[in-house]
Amino acid sequence: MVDSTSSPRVVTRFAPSPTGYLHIGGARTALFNWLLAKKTGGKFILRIEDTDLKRNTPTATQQVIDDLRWLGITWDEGPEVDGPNGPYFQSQRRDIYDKYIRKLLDMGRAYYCFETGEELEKLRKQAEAQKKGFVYQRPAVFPTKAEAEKAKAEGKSVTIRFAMPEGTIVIDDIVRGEVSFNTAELGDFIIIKSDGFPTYNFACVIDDHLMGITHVIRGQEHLMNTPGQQALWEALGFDNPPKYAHMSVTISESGGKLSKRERPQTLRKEINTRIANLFGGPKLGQTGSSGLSKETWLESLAKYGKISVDELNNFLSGEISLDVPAAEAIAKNLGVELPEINVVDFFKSGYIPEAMVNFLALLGWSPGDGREIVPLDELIQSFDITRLTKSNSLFDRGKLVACNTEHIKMLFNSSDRYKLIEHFNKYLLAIHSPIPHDLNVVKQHNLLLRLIIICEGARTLADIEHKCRFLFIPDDKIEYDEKAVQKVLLKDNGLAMLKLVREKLAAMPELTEQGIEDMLRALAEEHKVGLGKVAQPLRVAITGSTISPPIFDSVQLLGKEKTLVRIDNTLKKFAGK
RNA sequence: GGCCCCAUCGUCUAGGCCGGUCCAGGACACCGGGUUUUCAACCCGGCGACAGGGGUUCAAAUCCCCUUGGGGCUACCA
Repeated sequence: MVDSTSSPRVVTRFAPSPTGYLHIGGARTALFNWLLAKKTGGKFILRIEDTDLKRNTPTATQQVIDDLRWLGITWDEGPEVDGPNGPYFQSQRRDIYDKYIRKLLDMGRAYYCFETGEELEKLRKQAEAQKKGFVYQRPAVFPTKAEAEKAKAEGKSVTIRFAMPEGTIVIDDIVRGEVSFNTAELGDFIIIKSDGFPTYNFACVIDDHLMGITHVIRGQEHLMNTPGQQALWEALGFDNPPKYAHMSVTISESGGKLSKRERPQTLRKEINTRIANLFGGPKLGQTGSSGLSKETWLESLAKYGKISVDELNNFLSGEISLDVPAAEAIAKNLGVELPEINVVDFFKSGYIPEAMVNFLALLGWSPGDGREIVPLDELIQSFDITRLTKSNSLFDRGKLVACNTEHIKMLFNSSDRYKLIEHFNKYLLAIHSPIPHDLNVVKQHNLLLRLIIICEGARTLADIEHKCRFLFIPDDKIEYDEKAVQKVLLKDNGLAMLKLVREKLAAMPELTEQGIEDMLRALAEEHKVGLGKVAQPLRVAITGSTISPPIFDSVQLLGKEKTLVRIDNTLKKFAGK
């Protein structure tokens, strides 16, 4: 437990590298750091670690910012929020790093290296062949500055390494206790790359020191970086090392660490399976059962993804990965569900941020008193860094769904009900739903509220959308579910009953839920059947499926005219079948 | 391969640091039943775990060691 009265103010940070959308694991890391700051009345800084030019993408920072804000994780300092510790982009802090590099060089705690990446790779391979761990051999004499400048002028690769001290380094970790490392097995690591940018392990130490970070909560994948960083901390004479807490990692349902690669991997697997099923093998030019040749099929897929057939083939053989929009476009056209990995994926699947945050917090942490559905303010209240779990946890989507169901219910019943409407509206906008969405229009605001009400018990916003979209598509665009037609319309005189319902409905001057209910119940009574026998054919007629909000609301919302048109269409379409 | 971490129901976890109150509690999932105009929601009931082996001790899920299993790292990525 962090004592906020006697210790200096807590400062935590989240330091993503801008390589794309915010990953769900990153969101969890951000959340825990944020919770600690909030709980202790401390400060939370957002810092962008953009020191890898090759991996940065121009839109990533904005994406990460949007995702954090959607989750409700706000920062006291960082991009768009100025403060005393800026700049918050590492690429803008290079003069700062230079200063410390010179210091290390002067002290003889860092030295120039001239090996190229390929040469190092070769050494690594050799070590592997001998079944040994690769450790960089420190030269007996460090190259001079003049030599480095000469090498650079000649276009050679010049990097700078930190000279690790000899001996054992002990990390006192909040979640793992004392962990010790033998520095001889770690070796000297690169702190300045040949492009002049600092590496993560270096920039991170300087910035954490300068920004006064007191606690670093991060994934276990960083545990092996810690001795190096701690050694750097000491070498530079910084006297304010942060406390580290290395959390358990989130494991995906398919095994390893939850990774962005899972989405394209799922797509690859799915396409390859389909190729095997459709064309019987990976041979080209065969003709599948659909009469389509494999080549044309692949061509059409490539077109969906706006990529070349060659690219697609290379992707399928595992040689290259696919960028997100391409993978998503192809998956969509194929009807393949890609696993949600990024925060935005969950948004688009209809999860609400309140549920995401709750679920994430319970992955590797628990309040300890058995509470499972915990609103954000209570999460902050109960947060205790010492209760972080040691063992890895599996990302269970089923539990997320349950959590989402509860939070939708809870938000709906709270005084913040408008938030739920806002979430729903934002969701509709994002997925281009035919359901009208513009909260500035009072009528639409009320409509969305009504839809939420009649879908009580919905698990996700997507559930509500699926159930209600039939109301807003053209009457002639209803897609009939084959099973529903068979079971409800063509059996047990479903169509005959539908005809009777049509007559009664047509005779009603005005459609109210109560009126519709009375009418349907009377009809069921009259024919000595359950309400289902009357309601289901009607449901299939107006929605095309057996799933919809309560039938009385559904009809009332659709309106008399459209209901009658859809019944007539249905009657006509399936007459005599 | 090397280094490091972890190990309670299918899953997330409580308990473990301070050994007896734990023949291990909750939640999700699953199964059975109920409610019901569909789906969902809801109600009731059930199944279900201390990885294995050695110690220490009057006593071990709890402490120690080994084995096994899982995970992480092993980059001029973060």
